[in-house]
Amino acid sequence: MEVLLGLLAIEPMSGYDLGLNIRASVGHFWNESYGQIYPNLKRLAAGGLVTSRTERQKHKPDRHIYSITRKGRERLAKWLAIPPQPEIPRNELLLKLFFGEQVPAEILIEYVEQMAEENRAVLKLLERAEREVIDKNERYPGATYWRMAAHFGQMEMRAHLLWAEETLAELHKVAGRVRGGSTAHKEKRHADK
Amino acid sequence: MEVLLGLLAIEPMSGYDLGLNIRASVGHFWNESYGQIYPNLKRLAAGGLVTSRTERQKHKPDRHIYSITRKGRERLAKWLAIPPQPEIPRNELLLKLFFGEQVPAEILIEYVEQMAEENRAVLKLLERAEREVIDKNERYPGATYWRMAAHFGQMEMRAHLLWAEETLAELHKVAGRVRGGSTAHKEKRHADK
DNA sequence: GGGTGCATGTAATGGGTTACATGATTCT
DNA sequence: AGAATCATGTAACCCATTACATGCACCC
Repeated sequence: MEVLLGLLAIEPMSGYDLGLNIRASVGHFWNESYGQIYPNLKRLAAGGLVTSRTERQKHKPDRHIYSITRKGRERLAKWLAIPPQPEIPRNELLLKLFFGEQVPAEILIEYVEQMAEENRAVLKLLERAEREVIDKNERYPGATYWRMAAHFGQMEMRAHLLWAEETLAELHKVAGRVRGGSTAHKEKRHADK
Repeated sequence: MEVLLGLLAIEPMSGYDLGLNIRASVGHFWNESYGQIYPNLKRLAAGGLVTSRTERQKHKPDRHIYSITRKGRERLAKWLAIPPQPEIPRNELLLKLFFGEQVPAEILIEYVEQMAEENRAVLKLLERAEREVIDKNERYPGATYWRMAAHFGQMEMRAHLLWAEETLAELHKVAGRVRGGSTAHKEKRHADK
């Protein structure tokens, strides 16, 4: 809801563009689907927080360009002044790892490697995003804040990658132990292979 | 849903206990409210994945102790074998920071400091949790995995704290610039102290 | 001819939190 | 006296994703 106001405060655009922009700019820490964007824009318009004008296009559907109003900016400022409440994240990988003893270590290794790969990709994106902001947009005052947000993601990704390395080493030890016989407290007599 | 199975696979307990255990063990990366736990336990029981026995208590409401069944363990294993899909986190702090130019830097500083404080507290909890697992529970095979999950949180918290330091320094610069007049991108004539 | 991109929207469905209701006990 | 803890559960509500529907244009 407020993402829409925030982005429209930077420049007017259509619902479709908002979707693209969300994915490209704040996508690493905030998502909003079209099933939410369009109804919310209607609600915002009904409340007088945004206005819309229709732009006709040849051979393409009309675009509805939304602009933020003074009232909308006030609402945005009010929302920004509310201290953010800490999120309660949900990390399925960690949950599965937590129950890891129920499952062969090999598949956990796969999960962690998969995660590391994704993290490396995101890290690259964030680094590229930062460079682009610096190159093209340093004059825009918001750029400072965009960099801060991007940096957050970068540091998190690097921390995850470190963790992944450490964890993979441990998981390989566990996997080796099972394969090599001599199990924990009791015998379990390997049946693998 | 599956957290319940996972925890019941470790030991039988009541819905109430499940709530406490979730908060204490996986709470840093997974939450489940009672409004969800109780109905889900019913569903699990209806599906034959858990069984319940009632334990009467004097002067206290009855406790319904749930145990996982063989079928439940199979379901759990099946779920664990599904690769976790990367979560799309929502970070309100970052979103507000992203729109930071709309708002005096002082309040952003407050937000980041607040976050850092919470992170330090969580970090301490996680470190204590790890020590306790090592001390008391090292013989339990699940302990290895619990440590891995706790470590993840620790490394993330440390990364956040580093970021907070860096970001606070930058925010103080911005705040100083505004207070000291001379707005734009050019000279910045320190006003701090 | 079939997929992808532009561009809008609605409806079904699911997931989850919050608030409510009950009732005894123990702590402050 | 009042709050908190134990212990269960239901109902209202909110939020969000997914799937569906439309329709033209462009590319392979």
